[in-house]
Amino acid sequence: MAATAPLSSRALYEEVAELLRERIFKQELKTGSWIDELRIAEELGISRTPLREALKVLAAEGLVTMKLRRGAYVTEVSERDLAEVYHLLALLESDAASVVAEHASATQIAQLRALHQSLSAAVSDREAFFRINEAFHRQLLAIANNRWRDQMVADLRKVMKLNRHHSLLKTGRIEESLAEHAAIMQAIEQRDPVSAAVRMREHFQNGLEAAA
Amino acid sequence: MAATAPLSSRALYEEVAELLRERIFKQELKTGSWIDELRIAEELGISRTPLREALKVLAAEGLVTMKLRRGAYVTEVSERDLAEVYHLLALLESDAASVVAEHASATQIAQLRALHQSLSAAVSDREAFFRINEAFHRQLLAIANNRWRDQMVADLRKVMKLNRHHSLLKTGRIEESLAEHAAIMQAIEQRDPVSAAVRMREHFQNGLEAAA
DNA sequence: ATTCGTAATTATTGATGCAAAATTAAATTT
DNA sequence: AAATTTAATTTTGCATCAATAATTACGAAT
Repeated sequence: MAATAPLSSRALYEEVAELLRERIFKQELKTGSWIDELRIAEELGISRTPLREALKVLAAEGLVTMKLRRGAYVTEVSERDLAEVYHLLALLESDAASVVAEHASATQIAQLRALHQSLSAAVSDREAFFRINEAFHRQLLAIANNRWRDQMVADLRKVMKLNRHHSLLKTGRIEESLAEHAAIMQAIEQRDPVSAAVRMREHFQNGLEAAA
Repeated sequence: MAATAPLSSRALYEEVAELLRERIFKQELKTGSWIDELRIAEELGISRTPLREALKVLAAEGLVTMKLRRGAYVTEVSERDLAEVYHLLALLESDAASVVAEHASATQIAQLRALHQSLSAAVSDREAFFRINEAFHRQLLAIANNRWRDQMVADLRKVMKLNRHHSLLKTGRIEESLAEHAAIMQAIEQRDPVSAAVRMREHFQNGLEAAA
């Protein structure tokens, strides 16, 4: 036996949607290119029906664009699109930071502090730093506890990943990034929603890498 | 001839999705209820294939929830969900107001002012006031010019409409609402992004009707 | 030689059919 | 009589099939 076969855990169209996302993010399906239903269905050993359903889901997420009677194309994201999406991500996460500063329990803040300390300890390991950084942002959103925002952030992140420069962290910004995180943590621990939002926004503004 | 028949302008699954949205908003498909594929397909005189594709799109929008091997259900939105969605709408529109105050051209601001004056003239006509109010918010978003935000706002508004109390305007708040709009307009004309965002946020906070 | 028109090929879109799974109802046993 | 198990019905989910529309290539005419 090769890989795990969770054939019945999710519907096939969801499995296919997830697989297509991966392929799009890995640029195996190139930006702007046409998606050959027949070819992919054959390759996956499935029929075109669940594939078509998956494509509609991806279209609703903005990853692919359906053209009438022309099929599905991997959405092209311009630099302008990236800037727009990044702006919204900054807005949503800033608001999340604000909400957390105002409403989080002491336990939840302790969780965030623990993550922040792990982050501090990982300055020398770029890989680990990136991973813990992501966990911190995830945890912040989880505490802010707004499932609609979570969905939107998830979708926007997917769009960001369409671009080959999808790292939200510029190289050589580890130290600066950590300092910004410290400022955010401080604002949260001081229960200062406005400051938390401002610090998070600054963090995003600094984190945006140079244009392509 | 009766109505226009744009049968080939959009794909069938999109037509069906739009029709299902209408039925959900009109409570013809009740919140939490199961959606009978066979019945609806027969009723519309179509096959299940485009209907199922439409249901997946609606699921991605959050209007319906797909349960594995159990079919589609109209999403139940709790009071908490409504509050969360409303919070995000306020956030996104506040940011849009801020962007408009900072970047709009004189011509665009003149357009907004014209709409605002129409609004002032419609205080006695509740129906017209509601319509122009919507146009104002639409125009503001259009000027802010961020297609991803537009998409998100559109989706969130759909979710708001799932609730029977979906009017964003409390009865008897016409005058207050107008005054708030005036404050927003003033901030925009003064090119004050921070004030524009704050005024818009206040406008939303006041506009939220009493809980069910 | 270039352009316009027509025909053929190719791929999407919508319909139908079949199998697996879940729920409901009925029957048997304790 | 109640509970558990089994059978039957209902419905999802996937595959195959047919038809429509679009693109491309080829041919003829100007």
